[in-house]
Amino acid sequence: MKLAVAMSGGVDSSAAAAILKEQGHDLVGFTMQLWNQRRGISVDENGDPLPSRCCSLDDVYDARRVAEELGFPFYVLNLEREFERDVVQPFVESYLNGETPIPCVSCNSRLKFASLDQLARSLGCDKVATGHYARVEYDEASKRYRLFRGRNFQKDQSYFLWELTQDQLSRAMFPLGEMSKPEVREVAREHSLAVAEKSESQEICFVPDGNYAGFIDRYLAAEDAAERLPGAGEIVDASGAVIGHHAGIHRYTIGQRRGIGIAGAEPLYVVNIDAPKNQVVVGHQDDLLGWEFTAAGVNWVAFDKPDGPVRAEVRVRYRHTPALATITPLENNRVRVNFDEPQRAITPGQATVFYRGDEVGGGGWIVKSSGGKG
RNA sequence: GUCCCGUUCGUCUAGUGGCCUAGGACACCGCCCUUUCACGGCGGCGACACGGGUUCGACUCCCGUACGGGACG
Repeated sequence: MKLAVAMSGGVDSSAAAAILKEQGHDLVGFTMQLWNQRRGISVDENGDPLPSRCCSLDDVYDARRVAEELGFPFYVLNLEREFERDVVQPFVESYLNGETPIPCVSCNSRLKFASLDQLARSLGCDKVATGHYARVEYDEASKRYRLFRGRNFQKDQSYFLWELTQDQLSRAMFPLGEMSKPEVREVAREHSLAVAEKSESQEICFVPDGNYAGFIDRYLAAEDAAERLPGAGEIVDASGAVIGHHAGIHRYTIGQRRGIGIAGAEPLYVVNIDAPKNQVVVGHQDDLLGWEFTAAGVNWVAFDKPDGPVRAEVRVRYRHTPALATITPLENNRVRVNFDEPQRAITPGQATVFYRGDEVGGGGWIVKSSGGKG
């Protein structure tokens, strides 16, 4: 089979390529150029470009080198325009609205398995392979492509793939789905890949230093929209009493503890972010528990939209332990999720994924939550 | 402007002569964890208001100096 391999220059996608090569597939490697660091947005305090994960010259170099080592053609795809439109802008808007975005989901559904796949198609590739720890299989009985968690639950990345459609899943291949991280690294070593000992990626790829607030500052400035930057505001408690001040709501997410700067008998956590009032509401651990929330933009993976409520294990964040809940379909691709037991820090902007065992039933975007048992 | 009380890490405090090279919580910083943001785990920074005494020995006792509460002025 002729396959496109999305290569980040990291260990995982490199090992995935090695495995597919070993299986005898005809490969074409692609690295997506997603963000131009020379725009002066992803820079350090000296204005120098930060070392990045996805788009740095070093990583492109590594990916190219692996392709050479394994012996298959390699291309760099410039998807900066698409990435900014489909990932970066929504990311910034989300923060301005007091939400907490997770850009990796749409990077998969709108870049890797969309723009990249489109080009791969034009080059005659049958599928697109990535280094995700997840599994996909075609089920004859239901005539559907089913998505599963990676066999190794510790590294499972199915959470980031819930938005893939049946068509996209039909073109997806995850060679690492059955493997553990040590096994993957061992594969890289066996093939003497230069990236075998490379460290794990971290942070948002276009904000490599983790200072996403600084990124937003610079992005808005570069867009000539500095006036949209969230300004200083009040930190209030549940009663509305002002107990401190913050330097912009985009610096906070629900459930966050560090960075509030208020000393007390017990640690304080961000309980809510009120964008219209420019306020950060804080409280104690118990105040973070929520029984339910609404999700929008729901994508059902395991089956078509159900007629009535379904039971599933639901995640509200990556690495959140799935919790039993009842999911009730609503109008406009929305659902209501009611947990059996309250969950911590359900946060608008984050993704929710529904599991049935190790299978992904579907997912959506969290749009609002409430603490009451409604 | 007479007489009382109080003054410990950034914050809230433990401490009643040797167990204090001053303990804790929260905050802050760092590391780990992690293809989001967080949570979490581990570690770190950090104080006896000041000056004299008394004691073998003072954060702890005494005396003053500097700032905070009490119906003569």
